[in-house]
Amino acid sequence: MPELPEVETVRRGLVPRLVGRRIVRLLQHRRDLRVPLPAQFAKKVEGRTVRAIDRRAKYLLIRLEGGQTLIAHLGMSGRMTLHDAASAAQHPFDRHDHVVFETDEGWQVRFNDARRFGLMLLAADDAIAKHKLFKGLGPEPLDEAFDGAALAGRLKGRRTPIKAALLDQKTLVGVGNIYACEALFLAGISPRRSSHTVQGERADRLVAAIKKVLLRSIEDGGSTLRDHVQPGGELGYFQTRFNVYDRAGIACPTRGCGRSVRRLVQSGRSTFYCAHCQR
DNA sequence: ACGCCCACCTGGAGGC
DNA sequence: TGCCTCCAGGTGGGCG
Repeated sequence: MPELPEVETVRRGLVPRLVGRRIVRLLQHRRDLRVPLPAQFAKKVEGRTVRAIDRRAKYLLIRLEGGQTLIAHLGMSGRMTLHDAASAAQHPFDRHDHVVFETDEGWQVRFNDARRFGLMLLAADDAIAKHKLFKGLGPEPLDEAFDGAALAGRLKGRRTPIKAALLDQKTLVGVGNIYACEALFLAGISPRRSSHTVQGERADRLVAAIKKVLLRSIEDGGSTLRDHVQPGGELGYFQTRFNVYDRAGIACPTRGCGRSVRRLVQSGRSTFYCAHCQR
């Protein structure tokens, strides 16, 4: 589920229910996530008020009063669901609702993660920048400063296929398997192209495509937040129309192309692309 | 240093 | 129905 747009949508969905609210109770149904929950986790969080919720890469940063930040990552299968008191009463806990926050307004935020590749931990605010998880992360793709030249500089000298470089969070953050495929399609660049050849105008096109697919998906996520409170209160889940992702064998959407989308495996992940439109 | 492979874990889909 | 295999939107450790 979660690449940058989904994490950003979760963030925006949590803000109105958490920021300025006090967490009165924290339940831990399972502690063995990818990284085990911190010792004394509940004790350290209960009674704290949430100051703000930020995002860095695919991490949520829940800023607590008192100088601590709760770092959350959704992994592959992590979700957040929101329930008011009535909804919570109607929806018994799922077996993968590992962590539950309850606020002073009576709302619940449930962190559900079937595969347990996600994590939650605490760090002092001033330790975040130096934190192991954040060391070496590349630039945020939606920052103004991230342009074709910035990407080209990070690809210089690299022999790995461009698709693999986009998935590498040291190149840039937030792009995962879906948006890597979609951005390369929009830019007309083959996923197999050697990274160091993505320079100049080609890098400009790729950055424009990355920003476009991410922004469009954030917009789609925003409309799910406004339009329907989904049964079960799930945040950040929305189906965008993909051009190529998971569409192997289906016609390439480019007008007049007529070829079908192909699937190949690169560093263990599925890539979807049009061999005719992407060079 | 770099690039690739695998493991981590559970569940859903499809084949037989 | 059941059992098997494959696949899944992320990350980091270990290898050559």
